[in-house]
Amino acid sequence: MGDLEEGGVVERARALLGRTFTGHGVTVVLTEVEAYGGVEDPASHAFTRTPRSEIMYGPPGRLYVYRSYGIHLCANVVTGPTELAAAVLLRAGRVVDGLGLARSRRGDVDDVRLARGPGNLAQALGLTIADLGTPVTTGSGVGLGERVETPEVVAGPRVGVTRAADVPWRFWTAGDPTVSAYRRSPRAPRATARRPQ
DNA sequence: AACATGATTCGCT
DNA sequence: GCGAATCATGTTG
Repeated sequence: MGDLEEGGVVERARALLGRTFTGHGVTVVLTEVEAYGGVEDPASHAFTRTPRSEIMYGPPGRLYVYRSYGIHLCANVVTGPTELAAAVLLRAGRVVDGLGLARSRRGDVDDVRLARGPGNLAQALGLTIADLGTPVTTGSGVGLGERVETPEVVAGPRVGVTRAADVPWRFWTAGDPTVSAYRRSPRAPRATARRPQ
């Protein structure tokens, strides 16, 4: 993948780690995100323009919520610029407020798993498709908060993507137990050979 | 109108 | 760690 405009998305993604995100009474500190480079990134939903991803072509700072595998919801923050349609997928967080509410939404799981994985995070935050398009800046009950930590950031390939499978645009807080496990897409081409000879 | 495919998750070996 | 479930969305006919 190139190293041009998408630098904005990558920086935005890294800067989200350690910030809080609140959804309907539950607040997490973000511990894992992924950058998606829009029309220039084959792994991005915005690579091919469809009704589902239309929101990504709009102004930055709004929420892109989509249904995954027909069941789960995943949440992104649109970063723009509008011609690029880039976004950051929120993959995991550590619940720091509304713990009881998060537990009731997620059922009987260990606390570190309350918001581990994008589907679980969306569920813990009580997100629905109705949150699609919500600006993450306004205090509407859903959105970003302050940066409360400055974590050590680790980068690696994105989870579950088949195209651009080796682009290291997944970012997470080093050593944090709330980060989801890495899983490469079975359909992705084999990783480039590690060992010379 | 039918088919293929996941930016996943949970349960079992 | 691995594999199947499950259905909305996108793609093809």
